[in-house]
Amino acid sequence: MDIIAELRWRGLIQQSTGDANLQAWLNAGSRTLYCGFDPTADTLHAGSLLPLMALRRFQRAGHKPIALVGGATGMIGDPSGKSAERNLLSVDVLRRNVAGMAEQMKRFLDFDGPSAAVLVNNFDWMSGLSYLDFLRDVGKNFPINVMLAKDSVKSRLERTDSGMSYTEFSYMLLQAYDFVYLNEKFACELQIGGSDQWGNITAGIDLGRRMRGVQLYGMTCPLLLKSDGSKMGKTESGALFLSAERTSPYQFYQYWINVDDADAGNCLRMLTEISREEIESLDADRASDPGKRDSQRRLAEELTRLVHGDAGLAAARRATEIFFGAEIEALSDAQLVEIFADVPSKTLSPARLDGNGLPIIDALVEADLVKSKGDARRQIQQGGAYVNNRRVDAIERQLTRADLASETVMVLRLGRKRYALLRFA
RNA sequence: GGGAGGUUUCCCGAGCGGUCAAAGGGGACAGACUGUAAAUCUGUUGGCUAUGCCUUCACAGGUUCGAAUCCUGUACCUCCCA
Repeated sequence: MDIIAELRWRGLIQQSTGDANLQAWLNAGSRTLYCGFDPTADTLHAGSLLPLMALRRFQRAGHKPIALVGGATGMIGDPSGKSAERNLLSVDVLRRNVAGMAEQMKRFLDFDGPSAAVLVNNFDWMSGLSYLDFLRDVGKNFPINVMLAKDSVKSRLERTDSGMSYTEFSYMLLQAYDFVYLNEKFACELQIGGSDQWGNITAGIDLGRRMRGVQLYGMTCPLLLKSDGSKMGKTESGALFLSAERTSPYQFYQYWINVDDADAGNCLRMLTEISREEIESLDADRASDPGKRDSQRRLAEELTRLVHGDAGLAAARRATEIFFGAEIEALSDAQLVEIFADVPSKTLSPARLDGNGLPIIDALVEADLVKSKGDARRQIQQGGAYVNNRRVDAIERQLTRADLASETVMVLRLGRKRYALLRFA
């Protein structure tokens, strides 16, 4: 399989060194490549998906991927694409982040077999390096004028409102050294990354030539942007994470189901391994009958299965059916709690359902779906409140045991998709 | 140091001494439409024990029957002259 041709039709190549050479070189045998990931959180996020999938594609094409987590570089902070100096992360936080991310990478790469992937942490070789040795062996090979010409540095120096510390300025030396180290240790010859990594990658290539006289290669992927220019993978509440604790399988699935028509094709190409034939057929379907949203459904399925497994996908689908389905009744507590795992819940005394029952207005306030009783009143009057997916038609409505969807749980909903559970136990 | 102006409800911004919980816009929320979309249209957007009551217009005082609106002081911001 010609990996470059594959990457090209998927639109995954932004820039690469020695285009013609690279293709022949990759097709000539099994090569080792690496991609670095910043340990800025204890989990990977949607933005990491694209380079991670790229590593996976290379692996499937018979090459050996190295996933590097930047335990050392994360202590410094990559200035690329940042408009201001970053806050330093503490060592403890970094250690936890590195461990969390490493665990998730196992889902994407195969660590056994002839093209077994390797997971490394640059803290392992950076931490022992002495400052003097580093300056003599590495720093000597970096002409300041070249460093100043890098976009990541230039743009920051041009800004009058924020400068750049020596620490961040030095960042590219560290990443460059990573490349050379991996070359020495694992015969790694190619580095890939997001387009903002171009400067760091070429710095590594230069260093390899100067220090060891080796020919290294680099390639960058475009950033995955939405048609309106904003970044893919951002939600109202922050980033879309790959850990089920931070972003549940249901939320993850929903994000991709809701992708704009205009962005669906790009996502399918860049993030999934769906074949060219199928993607082109989905493109055609989307153009002729956008309402079916087959592309989004396929995208969500594919990515949810990859990130959360078959069980995660099944849970996400089950929750989707209920959330966007008909009335909720005759379910068990266990079923409801599992399906609504994401939804905030509140436990109240069962006694509140006795007598006249619990006024719907109070129930909405208790569930934190509204911020005041006045707000609750307005929502009900406008037809925006639901109990067990059945619209509440009167503000005087009293909830009793008859309104329980299962033994002890009641499902409240506000608007199209804001849910909350009330448990009476 | 001298002078001018500003500080309004989530944001911007209007606001005659009474009819101001405060125009208008944005945002947000809900409804209709729809594809769990976009666009559009409609409604809502301080709280409550609710035909009324309470708390809000930088902060503290004062004038007045009555103040977001007038006066005094304090804080912060902007601008002009040194």
